[in-house]
Amino acid sequence: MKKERIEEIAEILDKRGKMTLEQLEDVFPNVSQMTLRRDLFQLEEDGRIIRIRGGAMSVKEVQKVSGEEYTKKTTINTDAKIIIAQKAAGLIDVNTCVFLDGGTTAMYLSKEMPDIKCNVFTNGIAVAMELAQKKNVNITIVGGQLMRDNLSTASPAAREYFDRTNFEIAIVSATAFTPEQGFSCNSQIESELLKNVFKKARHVYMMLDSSKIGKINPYTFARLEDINVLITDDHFPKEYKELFESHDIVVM
Amino acid sequence: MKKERIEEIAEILDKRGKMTLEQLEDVFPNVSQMTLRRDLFQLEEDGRIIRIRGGAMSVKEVQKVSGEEYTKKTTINTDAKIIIAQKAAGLIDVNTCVFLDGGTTAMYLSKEMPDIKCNVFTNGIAVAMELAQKKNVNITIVGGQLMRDNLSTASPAAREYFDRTNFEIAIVSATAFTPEQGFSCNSQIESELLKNVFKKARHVYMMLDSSKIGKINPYTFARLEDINVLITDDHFPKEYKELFESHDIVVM
DNA sequence: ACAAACCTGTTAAATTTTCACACGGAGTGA
DNA sequence: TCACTCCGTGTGAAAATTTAACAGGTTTGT
Repeated sequence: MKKERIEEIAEILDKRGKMTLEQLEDVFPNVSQMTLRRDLFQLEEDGRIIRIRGGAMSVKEVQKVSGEEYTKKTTINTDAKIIIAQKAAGLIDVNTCVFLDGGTTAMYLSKEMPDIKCNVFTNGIAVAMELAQKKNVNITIVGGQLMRDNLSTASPAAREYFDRTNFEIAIVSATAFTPEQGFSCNSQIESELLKNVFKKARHVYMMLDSSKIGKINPYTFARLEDINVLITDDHFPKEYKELFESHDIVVM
Repeated sequence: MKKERIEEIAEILDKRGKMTLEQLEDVFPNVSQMTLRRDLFQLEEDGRIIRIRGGAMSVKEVQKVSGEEYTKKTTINTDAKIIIAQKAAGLIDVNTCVFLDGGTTAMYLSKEMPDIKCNVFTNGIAVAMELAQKKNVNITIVGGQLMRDNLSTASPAAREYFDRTNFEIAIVSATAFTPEQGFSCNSQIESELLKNVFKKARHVYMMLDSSKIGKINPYTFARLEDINVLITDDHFPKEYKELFESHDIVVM
């Protein structure tokens, strides 16, 4: 029925933020493109979404203060992130204790995450807010100074905080990777924080979409020997896969 | 010059909300459509606008539309809260160190707050996100477990955190007040947190809209002798004003 | 049962966007 | 000064998307 379909479209859009008509056609294979178009038109009239060339985006997405989320040029990159997020979401079990960083990939992960009873620690307030919608997830925020650009916190005090805390798994993402420099990011305090997280985490899962390969950022926070699992997309180069596996890292 | 033109486009778009390429061509007759297109593309990358079919719209426009919707929910007491928030905002000076709680009144306060160089500590992530829009405010989040209902954090660990921190002023709000029970709230951990804040704060400002008077909540976190200033609305009863002033509290 | 209103799919036309290439000026180093 | 590159710009055709119009089917109300 029309009404339910429209409602579902709105929900998906709120979740993913942005979708192309092609993607929507994949979700609704039994209706024509024109019908979906008309649905989007109506949702736009209701003020719930904004139609953009090729698809639509959720109004809520625009509200996000972060200012980054909705400016993704290519849908390719966000698709990769969603795929990675979905893979990572499947790794979270009931009653596990997880650390999540505050990056955009973690943001997608928190959207895709199942609403199960578990403990999540994070330094990203956008991630925390997203997770707050899940009823069963117990959220703890690592305090500290707020960085305006990525809405995550970091502070020396967090270190002491971690002394009393253990994680089953830490799921983090890097903004750059080379075999020589390892995984790196743009913020020194964030890199320090992540190093402390790794000390207390039983398993470290790294999310890395293939576009990050070969790039270098100022602050290295992990090397190959520090991580246990690499979660990536389908375009991950074979030679890198072999490199990771030769370091006993599971690539998925 | 390119930069100035882009800036001007952004300004016009912020003003008008939405414009077509045709309209933009009228404003900038001496450049080609393609150039304007490229300008819009860059503005989109910067997250300042959203390109829609035929033109572009300002991000602020979207935020405005949905922002009004957000505040529509509670209309009765919001007027009082905004008045209180404006009074409180005027009390924050350059270079002061302030603690803000995570309540809705603090939310309004953070919206009304001037964008001046100062330090704000808070346990509310919604408050932190709102403040993140101010460029000059240095924000620190008190970590801890996230309470889903009011999006604020609290934890025993916060206490140690406060040991190293001093506040010029603490601006907090209560959800209930009686002369006998003092100021009370609904969360035990939050009440503990606030008690610790009061220990380290030089001045305590209490925001209390008049509808809260005579109500009692489970956890008392402050009494009359604990606060220095009371910020309230115009409907505050005279006898209560006298009561507060007899305890050397400034009522404003 | 009939008409009206509504929802949907299909096509072609209209519009917009993207892409690729070329031009000219500003700055740089030999 | 002479190449040389980089950056911003303009042009036109190609690609993609949106719109519009029509027709068939379903539901709804009388």
